[in-house]
Amino acid sequence: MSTCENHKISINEALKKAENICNKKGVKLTKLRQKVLTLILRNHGYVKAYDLLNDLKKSDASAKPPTVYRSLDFLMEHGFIHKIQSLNAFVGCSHPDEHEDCYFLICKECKNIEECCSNKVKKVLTSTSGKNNFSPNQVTLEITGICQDCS
Amino acid sequence: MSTCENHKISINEALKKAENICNKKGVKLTKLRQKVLTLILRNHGYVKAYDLLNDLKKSDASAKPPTVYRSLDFLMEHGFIHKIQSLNAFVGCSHPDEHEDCYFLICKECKNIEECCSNKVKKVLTSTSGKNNFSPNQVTLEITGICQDCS
DNA sequence: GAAATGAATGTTATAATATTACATAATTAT
DNA sequence: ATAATTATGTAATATTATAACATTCATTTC
Repeated sequence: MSTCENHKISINEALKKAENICNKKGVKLTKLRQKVLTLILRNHGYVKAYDLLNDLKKSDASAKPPTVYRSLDFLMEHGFIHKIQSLNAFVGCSHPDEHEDCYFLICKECKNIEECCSNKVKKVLTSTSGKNNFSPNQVTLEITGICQDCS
Repeated sequence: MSTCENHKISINEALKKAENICNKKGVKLTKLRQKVLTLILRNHGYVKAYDLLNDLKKSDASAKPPTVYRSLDFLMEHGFIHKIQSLNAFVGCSHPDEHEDCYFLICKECKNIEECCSNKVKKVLTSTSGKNNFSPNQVTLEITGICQDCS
């Protein structure tokens, strides 16, 4: 795991990156969306939607579920965060817009989630699903286990 | 997709198989669990827990969420069904107890789900997560797209 | 710069998914 | 038979997510 100091830097970097990508795409990273993204990035592990909602309420008492879910949808749509389906939770993306079909190593000990991508994995998935004459569209690959630090 | 006739046969086969596995393990495939398993297998695609609950209620008005979820837990624990995390839904297993770490091809057109397993996929996943010094424990791999019949 | 448009957010309500906790019944072991 | 265990019944509630409609805000057009 990265230290908090490193982590802080990467939050700023991630925000800038997101800002740039939004500008290019002609969409807006509003204050609210920035805030939600920051709250997610600030966490080392994953974040649940309603925890996020509670965080938001601290600064804006009127926050409600759609407040959160709309921002989450936006952030996912543009690749700034990912949903972890097996946890109903969300993680910041470590490299938005650089690739698709990444996968996640989820440590059940420390709850940390590492986002990975590997050409090999992608190739194998494409070729095996191709053998089934299946046109893949979206891949959910989540591996739960014990990370290096916890073993 | 298999025809309904074929499908019926495989329901019986699947039930027998489950029965045998339970006997070997010394656990019980009770009437309720059989019924839930049958309801899942009867479906060509995936099944949602509350649809299942509604089906159960037709023959047993007192069925409640725990009725369903407990059976689902049992059936999952012993590999007779799988949960599709990206859909919050359940599918019957086409070959219980023969392997782990299978994956799913989910057609968003016809809603059919094909369960697959491939040594290649498994190897790649093990080796890539191994490179990260990660000890994998459970793999969720769900590929959404368009199946042969629908393309 | 006022009006029109579209995008984003506010607000209320509710749907969909899942679990906890405790009671009762059924089965198995002693 | 009794105790222990496993399975099911039941009520309540927690968790996750969306729909529908109102309002505000930003941008464009005139």
